[in-house]
Amino acid sequence: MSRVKEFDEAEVLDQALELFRARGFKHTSFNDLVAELGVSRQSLYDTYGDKQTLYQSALKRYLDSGIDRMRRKLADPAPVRTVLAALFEGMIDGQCANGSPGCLMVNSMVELAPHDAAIRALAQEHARALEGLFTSRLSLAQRKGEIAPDKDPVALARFLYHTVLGLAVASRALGDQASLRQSAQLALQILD
Amino acid sequence: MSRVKEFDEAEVLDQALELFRARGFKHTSFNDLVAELGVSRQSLYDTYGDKQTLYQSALKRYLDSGIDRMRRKLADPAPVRTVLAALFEGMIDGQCANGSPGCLMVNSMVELAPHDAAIRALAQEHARALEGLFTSRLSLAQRKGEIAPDKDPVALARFLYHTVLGLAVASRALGDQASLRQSAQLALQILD
DNA sequence: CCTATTCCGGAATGCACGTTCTCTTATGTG
DNA sequence: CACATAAGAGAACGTGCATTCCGGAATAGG
Repeated sequence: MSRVKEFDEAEVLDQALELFRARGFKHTSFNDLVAELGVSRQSLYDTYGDKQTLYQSALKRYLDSGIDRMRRKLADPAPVRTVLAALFEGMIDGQCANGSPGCLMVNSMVELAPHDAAIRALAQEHARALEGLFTSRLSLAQRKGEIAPDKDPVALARFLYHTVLGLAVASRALGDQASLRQSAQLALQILD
Repeated sequence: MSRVKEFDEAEVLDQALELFRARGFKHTSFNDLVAELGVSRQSLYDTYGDKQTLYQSALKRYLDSGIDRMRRKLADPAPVRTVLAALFEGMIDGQCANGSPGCLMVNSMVELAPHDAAIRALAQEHARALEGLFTSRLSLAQRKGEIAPDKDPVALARFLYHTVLGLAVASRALGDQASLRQSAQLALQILD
C-alpha cells in the first residue's frame, strides 16, 4: 500500500446515488458520472466495479441508511400517530426537496426490478424490512392501547408501505407537496 | 392512394404499448418492436414517426382507454364502496396478470416524467382527470348520504389516486396480489 | 397497362455508450 | 531511493442503438 485514496469512497457513492436517483440507471451515462463526481473513469472502475455494480452499491447504501433513519424515527416513544405523521412529513420534505428526484427504491422497482433479479431481491427484502419495522411499532402502539385491538398490525404496515410508494411516485412526477401532505394525513386515519 | 395498409394501426399500437409497459422506454429497442410487432421498420416509421412519438401515442391511447374504463365503472349506481372495491379489484387483477407489467402511466412517471416535459404534462393531465372522476363520484355518494358530509371529496379522491399509484408500483416489483387486495380494502376504510 | 403508394428485408450510417488500455504524474511505505 | 499503488486525461474498441436509405414486390386507382 502506498498512495492513499484522494476521494472519500462513501461520499462519492452518495453523489453517484443522487445522480441515479434523479435520472435513473439507463439515463445516467458513465460519462455523466465521471464529469459530475470529479473522479476519473479509471478510479471509478477500480473502486466500484462496473456501472451496474456501482448502482447496486449505491442502492444498498440508500436502503440501509433509509432503514436506519426509519428505525430511529420509529423509536420515538411519542404516540404512534404523531410519530408516523412526522415520518411522512420528513419523507415528503426530503423527496420533494430538489426537483423531486423521488425515491431510489421506487425508481429501481419500476425501472429495473422486472428484468433484474438482484434488484428485485433487494426490493423484496427492503419491503419486508420496512413492513417489519412498521409492524412492530404498530404492535407496540396496540399494546399501549393507542390502536384498537381488533386491527391487524401486519395489514396496517403493508398499507402504510404502499402509501409510501404512492407518495413517492406522485412526488416524482407531479411534485405537489400540499396534496401529498393531505393524502398522508388521510392515510393515517386508517389507525383510528 | 393505392395499396392499403396490411396491419391494423390501433392493434399494433396496442402491442407496442404492451412492450413499453413491460420493459420501459429505454429498455425497448426499435429492433424489439420490429421483431415482435410483425411490422417492418420502415412501416413503423411511416405510420407512427420515431420511437418517442410512438411511445407518446401509445401512452395517450392507454390513458384514454383507462379513463374511459374508469368512467364506465364509476357510472355503476351501486353503493360507492362496492363500486370502488370492484374497481380496485379489477385493477389488481389486470396489472398482476401476466408477469406484473405494471401501469404504463406509473412507469412513465418514474422513468420519463422528470426529464420529458410532454410526458410530465400528460401525467399531470391524467392525474387531474382521474381525480376529477373520483371527486364527482364521491360527491354524488355524499349527496346520497353514503359518505359523511364533513369529508372532503377532493382530498379523498387524491388519496385514492395516490393509493392506486402505490399499488401499481408494488404490483410491478413485488407482485403479491394478496397483500395488494388487503391494502386496497384498508384504503377504502377511509370512506367510513 | 401504368403509376403511385405501400409493403418488406436488409444494408448503411452515425452516434452514444460501457469498458479497456496506455501513458504520465503523484504520493506514500520499505 | 525504489517500488507499489493510485491518480488523471484521453485514446481505442466493440457494441447496440435510432434512424435513414435502397431495391424489389405487391396492390389499388386511372
